[in-house]
This record gives sequence, structure tokens and C-alpha cells, in this order.
Amino acid sequence: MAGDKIDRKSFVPPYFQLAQILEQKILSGELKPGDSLPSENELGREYNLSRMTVRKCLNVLAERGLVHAHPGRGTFVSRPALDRAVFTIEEYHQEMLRRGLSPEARLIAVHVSRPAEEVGEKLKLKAGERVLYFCRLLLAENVPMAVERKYMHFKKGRPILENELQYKAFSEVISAHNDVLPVRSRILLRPAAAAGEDAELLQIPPGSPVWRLEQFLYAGDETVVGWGFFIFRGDRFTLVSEVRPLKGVD
Amino acid sequence: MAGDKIDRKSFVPPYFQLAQILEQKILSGELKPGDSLPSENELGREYNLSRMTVRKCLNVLAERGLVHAHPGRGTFVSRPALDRAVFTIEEYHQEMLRRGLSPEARLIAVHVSRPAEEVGEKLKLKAGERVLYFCRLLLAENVPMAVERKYMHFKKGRPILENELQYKAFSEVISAHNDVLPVRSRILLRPAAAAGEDAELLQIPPGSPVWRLEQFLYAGDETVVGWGFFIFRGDRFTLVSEVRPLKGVD
DNA sequence: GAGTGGTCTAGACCACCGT
DNA sequence: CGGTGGTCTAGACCACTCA
Repeated sequence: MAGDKIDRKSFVPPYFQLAQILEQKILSGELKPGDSLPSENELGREYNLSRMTVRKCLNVLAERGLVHAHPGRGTFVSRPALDRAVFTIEEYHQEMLRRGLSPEARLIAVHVSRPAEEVGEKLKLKAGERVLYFCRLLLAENVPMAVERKYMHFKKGRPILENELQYKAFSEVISAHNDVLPVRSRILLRPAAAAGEDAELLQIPPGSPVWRLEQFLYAGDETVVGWGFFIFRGDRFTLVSEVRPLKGVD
Repeated sequence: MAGDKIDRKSFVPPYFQLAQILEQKILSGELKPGDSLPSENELGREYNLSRMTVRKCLNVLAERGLVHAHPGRGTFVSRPALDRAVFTIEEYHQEMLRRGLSPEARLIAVHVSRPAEEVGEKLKLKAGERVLYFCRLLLAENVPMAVERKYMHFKKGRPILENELQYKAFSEVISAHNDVLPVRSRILLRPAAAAGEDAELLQIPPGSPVWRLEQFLYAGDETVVGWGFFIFRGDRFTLVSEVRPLKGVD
């Protein structure tokens, strides 16, 4: 009944070997979507593994979306859900290095001022409070790639360190300047058309497709401690999602 | 020494209770990023739990990115990485229902033809092979939301079932018509400007920001079995990423 | 060498599901 | 009712790290 066997001398731990065996059976079609796997006890008997080890293996497969468990019923092969996608955005700096391009951040503007209405709303500022604003231009190989505009509460008396603003991530700037640690972030991504100063800084024609990545940072008490956005060149950034054996459903 | 305790009468399993206790200590700042947690054995003693139960709890926290383990050294509180984001795209139909809008898919065009050069390249077609193309308009509350254009190998002699094309997901259409199960997908997302027939179908001015979601579907042998794209209205769709306690690093 | 996390075992009780 | 997965226990051995 058992096809392959567990190699106890291998460096690959048994739970992972079993996962590979089962994955193979699923991808080869021996186990089809909707089919039930042998029970945990049965797999344990078949491959001479304890039940906890079998469960560790099934956890791995479940995390990858290949199988899913129903208490009281059994474990089943999932149906591929190809229309579901997960995108990951890496930090700009690392992303550029990964691509082999030399990144650079240029501080374009910094100032403290009374907030524009939109900004005051986003940061939930009280009347009279002021904002610290900064604008950075992100380049790669001296080509402008993105414009960053960020707003945060201005704390009176605190020095504004320009070199910090130049290379630190927004959340770090906030925790350094305002003594609060942002612990939650909300990011909104939309397509937009480049306009005004953004188009100028990016050296692209007005109306060109760009990404608009809006970001809210929250402190532990759910206060908004930072708001702002990136404008990325649409022709230089593509969100890619590889759905390997892919998340399943049912 | 122990702060809170495990409630053995609760319905919440002990491993989860401990996870909540530790999460609380992390979010409240009692445990700061970089701090080491008590060892697994120590936590077990402190809360009267077996080591496996403590490990299950730490797994939960590690999956959420709150902590990370170093073999031989210990388990540490992670540093928040707020600039990293993960976006998930749900299927259009479910997404609309979730929003309380009634979804509809209209089949705009279907035809079999010699492929345009671009399509032939994407699908890696041999000379003389033909493609099955279809175009769908996705609506919500009778408002056009997206245009879908999909291309796949045409298999001679197979009937083209229009009602299938109307409501089935692309990967299902392929597996039904071509007897191959797509097992991998590659998705590319870019901002674009609406043009030509797309703008007409979506009833938006040419040049409006839209999403262009390009999709490749692969069979088990890495053959491209489907290619196509969606054009989504940029004003109606926003990618949202909530980075709750957020993935950590280090 | 003492302590850490990673893995494994052979039991156990429970809630849930189908018949 | 018997079988399933979900959880828990009290041991064990290993490779690794650090003093």
C-alpha cells in the first residue's frame, strides 16, 4: 500500500519527507482535488511515524494551501484557486539592490506648517497643531523612480535632523521624532495619472500611469501617527504574484 | 513572576491564551523588539504547560511575525517592518458579494482565430495553431467595473459552450475545454490609462487610471495554457493591506 | 558543558461527524 | 457508535550557540 518510504538516515526530517511524498501524489494527479487523504493514524501506521509527526507534515501542506482539514471528517486535497493572488511589496532600497541598481534618496523639501485640510483630517489634528512634512525623491542609477510625501505630528522643540529624514524609513522617523512606536500600518494602492510637481520630479509626461501608494501608520492606541504616500512610476514597477502550487479552497 | 495565568476551564485553548498573554506584553511594550523571550522550558514551568504546547503558541506568534526563533540562542521579539506589505486579491464575484453589490458577467465576444503576434508569443503557439479568445464585461449593480480578455489554445472539434464562458473562471474554462489542469499562475499588476474599446466598455473617459492585471496560467509541465488580462476601473478598486501587529524582521 | 530551539514518540482526552 | 481531527502531556535525542 505504501508507495515511497521514509529514509531515516537522510538529513531531511521525516515530516518533510512525508510532505514531499504527499505533494508528489497531489501534483501527479494520484490524489485529485476533493479526494480525502488517509487519516492521520493511518498515515502514521503506513509510514511508521507518530501521529504528531504526521500532523506536522499535514500542517506544512495546509499552510501551502494544498490540503485542508475538517474536524470529524478528514483531510482533503484542496482545489486550486488561481484567481486569488498575494502581492508583496519589498522596501524600495532592498528592492533596488536586488535588481542590481544603485538606489539613492534625495531630500526635496522639509517644512513645518499649518496642515492643509486634507492632511489635518487624515492625521486627526486638533486646531492649531502643526505638521512636519517632508518630500523625498527616490532614484535608481540617477533615474527618478518615485516621489514620497509624508506628514506627521510636529513636536515643538524637537530638532529636525535632515540627514535622518534623508535615509530613514517613515516609521523610524516617527518613532525617533515623536517617541511613539508605530505598530500597525494600513496601505492603499491605486493607479493614478501623474500630475503637477510629481510628473516634473519623475520626469515623465503629465497623465502617465503611476502607482499611488497611500500609507497610514498607527500607534498602539490606534492614533494615526503618520500619513503620506508614494508616487511610483508605473512603467518601472510591476506587482508580481507567483502562485506556485497555489492556495486552494474548499 | 508569572503575570497572567492560564484558565483551564476556558474554551480558549491554553496555547492560544498564552499567545494572547505574550502578544499583550509585546504590544504594551513590556517586551520590546530585540528582547528575548523566556525559553520554552521556562515558559512551560511558569504557566504549567508542556513544552509542545508552548511551542504551538510560539508558532502562532512566529507566523504572525511577532517573534522569531534562533536555534541554540532563543526566541526574540521581532522588529516591525512596516514598509513591507502583502496584498490579496479576492475573486471578483465574491468580492462584489462581500461588498453587497450584485455582480454580473456579460459575454461580449468569443471567437477562434489566428493569433495576433503578441498573443502567439505569450502562449508560445506554433505556426498555424489557433486561439480561442473571449471577452467579458464584469458589472456590479449594472455599472461596468472591469473588462476581461482571455486567450487559450483552441482545440479542434471541441464545442464552445457560451454559457460556460459566461460565468466560469478562466482556469476552469481551460481545464474543461483543453483537458489540462492549470496548477500555477503568474500575475502582473500595473497601472495604465484606459484606451479604446476598454474605455468605451467601462464608460470612462479615455486616459482614466485603470488597473491592468495580466495573468499567465501554467500546466504541470510548465506550458503556458492561458494568457489574458483584466482592466479594472481605478476609481472603484483599491488594494488594501492591513499590517496588523505586522510582519517583523531580524 | 549547559542551555537553546528543532524534532520525534507513544500515549491521552475532547468535540465533532457520519452511520 | 466508531472514526476523525484538535489539543495536550512527559518524556527523549539532536545540532547549535555561547561562555
